[in-house]
Amino acid sequence: MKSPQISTLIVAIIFAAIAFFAFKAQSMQVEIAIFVLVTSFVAPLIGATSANNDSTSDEVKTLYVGNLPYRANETAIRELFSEQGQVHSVRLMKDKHTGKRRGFGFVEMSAADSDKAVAALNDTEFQQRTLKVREAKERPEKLHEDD
DNA sequence: GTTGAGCGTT
Repeated sequence: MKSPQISTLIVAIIFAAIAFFAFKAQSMQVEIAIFVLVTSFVAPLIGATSANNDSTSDEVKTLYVGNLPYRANETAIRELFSEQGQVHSVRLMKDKHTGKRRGFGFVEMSAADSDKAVAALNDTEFQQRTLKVREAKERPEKLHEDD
């Protein structure tokens, strides 16, 4: 994982070796072609999954947002918290049966930005309602699907 | 269509 390029190179060499015997080494150009094709196709795949260190590698903390107005949308909450930092995701909890909003949700932000967001948005007015922004509790562990 | 303390689903 630390060396996706080397992994790609190894895979390419293996494919080149297979191509070498498959084509009985009659054509070096074929072998080179396989090598180039493999490196061209595999490199982006590994790079897309491994080299994900762009700007999302920060610590993400989940914020509990309560006392939300029922008419509030996730977009408005996202934009509100986006003013304090990078918002990863916003999830307004809804009733499973009726599907109507329950008036609270969770916002995932970077750790530093989330702390600033809590201090900046807690007990503040949002659409004529006083928001309650707190650090969310840990989620319950994965429920055993079959047991 | 309603209500008002709270901590949750792929």
